[in-house]
Amino acid sequence: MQIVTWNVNSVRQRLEHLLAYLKDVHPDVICLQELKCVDEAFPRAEIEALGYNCAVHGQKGFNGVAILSTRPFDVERGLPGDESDVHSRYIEAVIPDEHGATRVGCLYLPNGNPAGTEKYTYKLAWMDRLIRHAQHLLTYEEALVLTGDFNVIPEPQDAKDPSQWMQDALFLPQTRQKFRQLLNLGLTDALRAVSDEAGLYTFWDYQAGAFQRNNGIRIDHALLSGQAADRLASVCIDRSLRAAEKPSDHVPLRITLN
DNA sequence: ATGACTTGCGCGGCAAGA
Repeated sequence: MQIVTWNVNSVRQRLEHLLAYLKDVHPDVICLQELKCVDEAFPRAEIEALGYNCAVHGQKGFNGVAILSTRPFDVERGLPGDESDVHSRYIEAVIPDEHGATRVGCLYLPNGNPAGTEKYTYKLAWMDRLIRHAQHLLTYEEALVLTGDFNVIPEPQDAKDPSQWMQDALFLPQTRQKFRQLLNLGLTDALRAVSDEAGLYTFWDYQAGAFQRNNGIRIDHALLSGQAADRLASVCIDRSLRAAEKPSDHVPLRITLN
């Protein structure tokens, strides 16, 4: 079973790339972030024509997440814990498979910049809610994959130039501490389960030739419960997509579970 | 030292991203 996460930075701008990816790779499940459109504007027909079921949690202008799956599934929209939060940043699916089911949480964690503002407060509060929700989901003792754009650089080796990120909401000690809290619930960072290499990134800024200089960061992640980690066969960053015409600034992260 | 892209909204430059 292949499960992908990809921040597409506007699903309508990236539709041709997305359709080509679905045709080429044909993942069982793909989690999308930064749709930047409302549900009604999501290109559902084109995606369904390739054999995918779509669950969309959109928002006008920014944010927006979706889960696409070849198999039909049950879905929940929104991250529990704050009724007043109107950002569309979380959607969750239970996908039946040969092991019973795999639960997939697709998330777009707030950026949080600039630090020292209400934006950073919101990020930390959102991370606390994610920790609480993960804690709850882990009590089910089933295969769980929490995947998406975490906007967290976990360790110095996850950035080409860590010194450039010291004051950034993606790399501040409090941000990394909360990410470790999440891992310490018993989740496995899929990429780090298969490789300790430096230089493995999922995002490169559009500016100043960042991709050409491999000036990237690893901020898109897949975190696995024990039941999912036991089935982990491989992890791949599809970095060639960053070299396409009009690319997203993120590339897909793809895991395979037996 | 600074600015450097891209997108949505909507038609003029911002906000937001990371």
